[in-house]
Amino acid sequence: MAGPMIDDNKPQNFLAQQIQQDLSAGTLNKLITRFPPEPNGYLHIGHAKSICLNFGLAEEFGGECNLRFDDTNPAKEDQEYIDAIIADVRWLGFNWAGDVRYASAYFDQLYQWAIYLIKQKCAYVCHLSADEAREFRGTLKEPGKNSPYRERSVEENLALFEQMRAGEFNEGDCVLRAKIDMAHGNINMRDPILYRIRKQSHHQTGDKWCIYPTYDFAHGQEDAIEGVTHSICTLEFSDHKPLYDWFIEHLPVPHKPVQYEFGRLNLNYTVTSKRKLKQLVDDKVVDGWDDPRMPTIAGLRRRGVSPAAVRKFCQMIGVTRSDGVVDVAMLEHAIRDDLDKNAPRAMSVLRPLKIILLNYPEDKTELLNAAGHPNNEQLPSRSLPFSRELFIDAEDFREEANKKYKRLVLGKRVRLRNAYVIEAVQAIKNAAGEIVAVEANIIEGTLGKDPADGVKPKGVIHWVDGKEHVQFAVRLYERLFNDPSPDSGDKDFLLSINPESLVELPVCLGEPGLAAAEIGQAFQFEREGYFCRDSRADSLVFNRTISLKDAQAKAADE
RNA sequence: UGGGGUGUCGCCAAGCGGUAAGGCAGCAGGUUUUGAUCCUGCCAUGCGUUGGUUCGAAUCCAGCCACCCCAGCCA
Repeated sequence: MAGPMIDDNKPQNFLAQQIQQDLSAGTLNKLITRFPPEPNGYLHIGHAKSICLNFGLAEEFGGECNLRFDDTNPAKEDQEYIDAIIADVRWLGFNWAGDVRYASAYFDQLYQWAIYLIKQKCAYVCHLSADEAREFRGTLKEPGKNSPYRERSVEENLALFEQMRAGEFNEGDCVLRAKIDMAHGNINMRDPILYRIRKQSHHQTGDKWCIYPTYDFAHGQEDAIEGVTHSICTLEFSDHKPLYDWFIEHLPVPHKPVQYEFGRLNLNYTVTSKRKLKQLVDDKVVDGWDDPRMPTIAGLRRRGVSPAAVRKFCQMIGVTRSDGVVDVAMLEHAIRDDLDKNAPRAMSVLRPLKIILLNYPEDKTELLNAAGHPNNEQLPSRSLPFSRELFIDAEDFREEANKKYKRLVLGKRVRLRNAYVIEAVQAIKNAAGEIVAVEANIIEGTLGKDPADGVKPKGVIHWVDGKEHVQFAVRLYERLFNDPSPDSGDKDFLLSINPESLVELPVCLGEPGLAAAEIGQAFQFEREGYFCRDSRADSLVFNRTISLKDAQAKAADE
């Protein structure tokens, strides 16, 4: 499938405008962007915004987008995350230019550039401890002080840096710093650290290095090496831009990229901080990184959300420099909109209640035809067995009810979807007084027609044949948090977990065709919601992706 | 007088000096063998605030207010 097409000829956002302008001005020949995750966790919906932005811009303007792992800190990274991230980006429907890139592939060049800065008297080896360095850095309002190691000779710095590289120091003994301005208003410019010692093997470079460049010393140079023209990141990196530019100016780089920032995605009722997502997994609040309640790409996928829905959502929310909180209802809308158009319909009874059709022959089974989709004839129609005993949902029957209740009531009529109109006669109860079955009669001649006597049924309910059906478990998922901003402040976000975010219904009955559902395949269980076959369970299990929009319906019917 | 950024409907967001797009949510109707979908209508004399410039300001200027980010050898 092709990637998302942007059909509007007008630029979508301020970055598209900037690029348009650069193209028209002739200062830009070919747009190159990049998506640069650190492989230290799973991608989530916030990353999807960045992915759609970077790859989308490249598509829109005939450019290219690289996938680059910003793997400068081996202590936090793992191959597991690299594999997952690659799969997620691919799943979202994007193709990167050439091979996957790694910052670690540029370690030699970065090292040479560090030496270059030392020779330019622009960098020095500093032996201040981390605590001392913090003190010397000053505060937000007070300037810092120069390090006592700041004025070392080029030769001494060169020798010391070589010793760092050769592993002759311990972690924390010293770092390489840029010599900029300890009184700068921007703290990032107060002699930032370029290299630190990490005696760790790296998932890509093994034990070749024991010094690793910091984000600041690496990122802009990575962009320069790859010919990235527009380096797009989130707002919190705005303060790093002067430093980004400082390196580009002071180093003999082959190309000068420009950094632009946009506001990261915040979603209400959702947490996206890596630390908190990890805690949910580690504390087993959820069933792994791909739990359908997680806002991770893997979670959305397992939940049954399509890549197109995620892209649609990202297009809906726009890209600006303001930081707001997007209503999760927008994501839900994008998900429903996509599923409504594409998911084949099926009937499934979640809480089975037996119906006995008194006036229907014991040994008869007829096959009724049902459309695959109400307004998409491309989807194949279904054949539904119908016989004397059926199941409906327990919530679709009441002995008595008010006028708003549009389902089966004693003495009243209801339409069985794709089948006959029936009229309830009597409720059969057990010793405890619980309804165990309902006796009813079908109204003859109501297949595809209204009752001849003019008494129309008030509503339509779904059903499943008593003999020919498949049985499976269903997991009903809802929002993981009850609090609209579980991520804010210093409250314990675990306290706002929705205890009903997962409800398992072990015995559900579905129409026969559901037995052939493929892993991950989506359906609309009519009147219930969108479901997809779970990708992990061995047995037949359906996850609810999202309920149907339910105006003033079921809850308000008392 | 640390530095940087943002303020347009409940939420997201167009707007780029010519008189407030659109989407989500909500409300009111219509169609419907899914209380779904679909369709129609309603929903900012107002653009953080106060002044100024202008024939004309959400758009330009100045002051003020609010909120966000920055003091990792994380990214």
